Amino acid sequence: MTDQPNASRTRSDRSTWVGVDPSEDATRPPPLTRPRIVRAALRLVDDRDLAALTMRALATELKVSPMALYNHVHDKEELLDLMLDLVLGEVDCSVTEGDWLAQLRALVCSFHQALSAHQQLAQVYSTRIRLGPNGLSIMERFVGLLLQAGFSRRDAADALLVFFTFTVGIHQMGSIAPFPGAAPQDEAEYYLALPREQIPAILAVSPHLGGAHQPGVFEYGLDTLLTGLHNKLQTGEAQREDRQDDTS
Amino acid sequence: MTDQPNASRTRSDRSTWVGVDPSEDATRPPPLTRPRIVRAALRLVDDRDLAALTMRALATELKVSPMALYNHVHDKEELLDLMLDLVLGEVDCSVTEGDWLAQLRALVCSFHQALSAHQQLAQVYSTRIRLGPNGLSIMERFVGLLLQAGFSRRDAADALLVFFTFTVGIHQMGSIAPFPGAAPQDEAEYYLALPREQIPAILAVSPHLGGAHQPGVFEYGLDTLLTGLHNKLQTGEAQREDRQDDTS
DNA sequence: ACCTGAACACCGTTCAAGT
DNA sequence: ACCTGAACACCGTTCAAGT
Repeated sequence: MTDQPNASRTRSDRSTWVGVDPSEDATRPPPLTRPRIVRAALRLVDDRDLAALTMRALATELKVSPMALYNHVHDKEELLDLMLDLVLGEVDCSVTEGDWLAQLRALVCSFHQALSAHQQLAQVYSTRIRLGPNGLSIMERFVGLLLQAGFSRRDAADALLVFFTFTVGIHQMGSIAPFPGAAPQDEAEYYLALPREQIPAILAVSPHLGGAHQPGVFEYGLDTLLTGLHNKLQTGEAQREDRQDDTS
Repeated sequence: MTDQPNASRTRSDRSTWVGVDPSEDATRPPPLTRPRIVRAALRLVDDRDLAALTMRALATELKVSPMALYNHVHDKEELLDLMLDLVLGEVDCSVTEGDWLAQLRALVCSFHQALSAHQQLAQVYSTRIRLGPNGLSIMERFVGLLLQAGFSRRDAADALLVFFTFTVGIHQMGSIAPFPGAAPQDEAEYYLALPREQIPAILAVSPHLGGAHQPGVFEYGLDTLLTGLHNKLQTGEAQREDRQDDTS
């Protein structure tokens, strides 16, 4: 279910040709193309780790010399950009049911789900952002909804960054438990430098601190943000227009 | 102003001793200690880059062999943990003026400012989180405020993750402009794969898209989240208690 | 106990050479 | 045009040796 729409195309291509040209059984290497490289990289990250994505490892996965990749991809950076945009292609930007709040929620949820299907990839955003065509489409949809709802251009821009930042952040924090309860014992002296009496609130809450991937966390934050936006619009606070940053 | 409280201690120590022991002029190496390593590492990241923080580079900065560091620090990971906790020591957890909303805002703002003083470091959170004593104190304060305000334990835990995720995310996105307007020209074909007619909203908003570090962005998001929390509490939606995740 | 030099197993990427 | 092998300039970290 997490596969790309055409992830199985090369596979079916091969099966179509099976038996037609018996001179090369299953050892014929499929041609090395940009999409094939990107899909293999994505599979590698999903199956293993973001750290496991190495130009060398990717090359051996594709049964090719490491340098062959550089004929189709300029950089490892560009490869990561392509991977991200491929994933963002799964986001549905065309929900038009309900009011602007419902549509906004649907859009952000779809973005969230696309990232959920490829957990590790969200970490790429932490270093830099490069928006490809699919990323731009999502952004256009988001901003368009806010402008149409009546937010000022300034507020729409800020809200975009806030929602984007939050959603991506949820995935980056995901593999992490902020509470050291499950921490390895030998580091206990470090994490439990504070005596238990000093962290009563944390201890009271600890059974609910399962990390940002826990089922309801994203929805809770999204709901809080949407409620806040709705409130701002109704109280007329959504009209800031120019940024006052030339006073510094 | 971004210095640690005792960042200049070693310096003043040396100036105190100048002339007292003339046998070793300015070439006497100060003893290699854990705090000295952590401060040097932080300085290196602030002055240059997170990528510039290399055990080897740090060692030469301290005029020492790379392996000498491993006598005081187990790992590069542990070094990063120590750096983060040092920075979090600057967060003020003792503001008690105003209602819970004002106190919560003050706490998160202080956290935000501590991270702002060391921009690059926030990226460390993207891979994993290890909370040291200072991190735990902030967390305790945050959760305590919410519980006292009347939120359920479940909601307090989720809100913690949401605010944490958002604030850290703002810094990770910081150096990045999601709008490709300032992108290098030779990659234009990639970023402008969509014709201008298809992204009217983005273009309308583009002068306000300066990246997440822009002055008002964090405040806008924080305000939106706080408004949302306030609303939830008033409408009695802050009472979810158990997590329904065993139905999956 | 603390520091060092040499070495290991990795990286991304360049370059000259092959076809 | 596309692929390859060898090589370069790096990493974090281990290990045996020094003091």
